[in-house]
Amino acid sequence: MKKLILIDGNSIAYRAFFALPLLNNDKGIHTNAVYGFTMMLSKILEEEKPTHILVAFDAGKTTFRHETYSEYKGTRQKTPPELSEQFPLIRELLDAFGIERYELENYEADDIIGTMSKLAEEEGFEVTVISGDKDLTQLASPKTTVMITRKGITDMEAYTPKHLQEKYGLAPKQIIDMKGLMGDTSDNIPGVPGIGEKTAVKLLKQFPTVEELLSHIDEVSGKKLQEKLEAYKDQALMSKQLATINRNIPLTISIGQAEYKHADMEKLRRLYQELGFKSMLEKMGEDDQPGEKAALESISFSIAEDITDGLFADISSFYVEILDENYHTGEIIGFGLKNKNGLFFLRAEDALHSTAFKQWVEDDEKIKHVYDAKRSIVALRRYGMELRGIDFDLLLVSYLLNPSDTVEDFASVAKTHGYENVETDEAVYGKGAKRRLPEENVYAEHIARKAEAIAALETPCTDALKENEQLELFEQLELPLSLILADMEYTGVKVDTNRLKEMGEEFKSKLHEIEQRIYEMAGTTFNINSPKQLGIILFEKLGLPVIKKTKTGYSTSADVLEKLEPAHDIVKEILHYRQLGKLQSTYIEGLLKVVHEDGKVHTRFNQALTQTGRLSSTDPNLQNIPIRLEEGRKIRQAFVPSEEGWVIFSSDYSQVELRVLAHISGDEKLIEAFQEDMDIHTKTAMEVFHVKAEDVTPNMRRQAKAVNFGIVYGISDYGLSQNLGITRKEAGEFINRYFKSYPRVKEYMDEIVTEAKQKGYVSTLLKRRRYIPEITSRNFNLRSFAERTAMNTPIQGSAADIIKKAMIDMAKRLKEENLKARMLLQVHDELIFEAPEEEIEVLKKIVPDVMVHALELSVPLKVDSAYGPTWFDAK
DNA sequence: AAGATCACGC
DNA sequence: GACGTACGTGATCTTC
Repeated sequence: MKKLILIDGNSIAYRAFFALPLLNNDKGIHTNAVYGFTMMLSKILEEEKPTHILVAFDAGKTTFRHETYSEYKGTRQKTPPELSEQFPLIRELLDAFGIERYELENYEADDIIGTMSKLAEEEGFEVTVISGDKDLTQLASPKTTVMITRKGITDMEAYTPKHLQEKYGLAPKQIIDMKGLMGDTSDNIPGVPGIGEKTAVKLLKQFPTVEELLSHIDEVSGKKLQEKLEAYKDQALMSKQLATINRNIPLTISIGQAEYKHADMEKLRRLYQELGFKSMLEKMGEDDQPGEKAALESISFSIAEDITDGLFADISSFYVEILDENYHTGEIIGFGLKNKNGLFFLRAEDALHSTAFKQWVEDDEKIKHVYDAKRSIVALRRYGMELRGIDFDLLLVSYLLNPSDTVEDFASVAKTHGYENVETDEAVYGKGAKRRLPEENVYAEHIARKAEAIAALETPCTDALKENEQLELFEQLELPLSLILADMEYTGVKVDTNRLKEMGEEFKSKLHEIEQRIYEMAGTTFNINSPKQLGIILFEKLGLPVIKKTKTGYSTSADVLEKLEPAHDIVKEILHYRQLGKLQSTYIEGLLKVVHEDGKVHTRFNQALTQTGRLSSTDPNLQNIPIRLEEGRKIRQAFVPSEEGWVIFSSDYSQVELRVLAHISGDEKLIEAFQEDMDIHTKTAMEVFHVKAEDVTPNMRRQAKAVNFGIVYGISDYGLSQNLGITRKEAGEFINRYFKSYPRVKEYMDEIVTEAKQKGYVSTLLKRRRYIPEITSRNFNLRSFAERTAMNTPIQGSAADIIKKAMIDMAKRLKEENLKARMLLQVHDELIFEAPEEEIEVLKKIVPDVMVHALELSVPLKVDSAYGPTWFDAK
């Protein structure tokens, strides 16, 4: 399919200029219009993948339209010099991109685009027109889509004939009739005075064109309107003529000349450098051809027909492919293997039945370099093999080098390290409903490429770790943790499904009762789960005051409903309905759905996702099981030991983040508070409100707690104000008083922001990094967010380091002490075990002991433990 | 299929 | 010249 993109150069340059702040490069040249143009181009090339592209510009000051009407565009302000000076740069940019540009004396860009699109349509092209000027929509047709910028530069609305019909009830051609009637102040087209968009559209629905309308003025309703039309007949016709794009101008360029030749990368790089477009330079590192993917270099690999000892070696890169996201159930597709003997693909059915393979897999002397150790270990264990000897994990290493690099798939991870010779999983297997296994030779090659990539990246990534002083973090923390997490996941947590079902029945009948009461109070039935429908009932039918709006309508969130509680009895019922509905759908039904045949849930801890170093948990998420409200907390009764006579044992850190803060800030008062094991919220209340311990009211403590909470999670004054239901100003004052109370904390906050600006990243106690590029942003909100991130990440991340270290020590200790107890879960500051009852006394000693001594800080760590027959009882 | 809204945990 | 406010997972509804 041939595809032509036609861009209205002047219009886009104007849009970009006014949409963006007046950016400067280091030489003081204004670059905002060029930057906007660049963003628009790279987005459009990527999304539309055109075969042909042309940017049209207006030429000179006067056009044929001025012959008709000398005041055409007469009210236009002169182009600001800050913009004019950027046009040569835009031309340079287009040349570097390999994009044809064109202008023609006496005509406007519109006419070039109109004529070009007509010719292209005749030659069977699909055409996309891009402009900031709605006039261009008159060119829309089944073959031509007109994209008009909505706000900014890259947000565009696509106008098709159908879309125009829906929006105005007009055909594309009638846009010019509309203009003829209503005029256009920006182009100084007069139209008919007193007729605006609404009247114009109404009239054109009755008579399709201006001409038709003018010959039937007597049939128009309204005497005044008739008079106006009569009086400005000629002006209407002339206006229409002015608004009409000339689609037959004498072009001196052919469509063939507009073929997209792809960018001259060197030229583009130099230009970006000159203009100071850092983000664009970064992006260029990622893909060589904007909008076009280069084909992969060919590789040579073989499918191992016989799995013999001869395939294996002492050091290999090894990739285990499982198509399903969930490796607890997904089938292994095959293996990629790269070593001194060559590059191989091993079929799953061959390898998994081979003793040579099993021996190699289980031999911890045979070094393996892998991607996602935990996934590989768990999957192989299900086939009766213990994967040993891993000393490099590309996924984990990439995550440590930069946690924002591992959000996507293998290919993107490889790419961030400069290795591009591997397809994305999506390209090979498809996504969503279309995800399936292609022919063997296709996936065999893909899997082999992954093994090759691991081999290619092992040395440079390890070097980078050393460079960052993170090798120890990887070797002593994340990699060993990965093996422990594999055990925890594989072990799973026993679920009492009968208890869950019982609770489900209870919730079901309660929900039904509440539902009936709500319908009765509302006077109608509706979907209570639909915020839209609920909004209509509450705010329109019952006339409750609107407190907050969302993008799409009324907000019905809990904090809004809580404010409405006194206004109507229905609100209380709705809140309760929401609460129970959540428990029912997420925790009862959701949990039952993911219970395996062994009666257990096997979560997956994502170890390479969060930007702070915390773990996350999916399928099911066992890190957000209810606890706050009694009704929900009962869900925990369904989590039980997997063996008769065992119990659930749980230990959690007390205020670990604030202790970390005391340690890294060195604030005397905070350190003292923890050394004396004071209630930290009460202490904060005493400091902030300048009162004695006995004079701290529950409300003061609550507010102090919210401030502590805010410090730990890096929320803004806005966030705190929402939390406490106070104004932003008041929240800001609280924060200031907090900083006055703990002056070293304030100093730490200032220093860490400065450090982040200097280095571009912040670090945790164990040298985990988080890069924060937005810290230098000129955008206030982005920068503020970045600053809070800089302040918060070392706190939360160090706390994550501590519990991870504790888990490693704990696993070792359990082994040393020959205990049967098993670690099951980690919930950020809490470790959960199952153990024989007779081990409880030992655990009560050693678990807190290990956790408290995971890392030595200048304040003591504190751990609380509990146990019982279910997770609920371990409180 | 993707986005928005809401709610749960830390 | 608007931005959008701790993070993460998941359910449901709605729109494309």
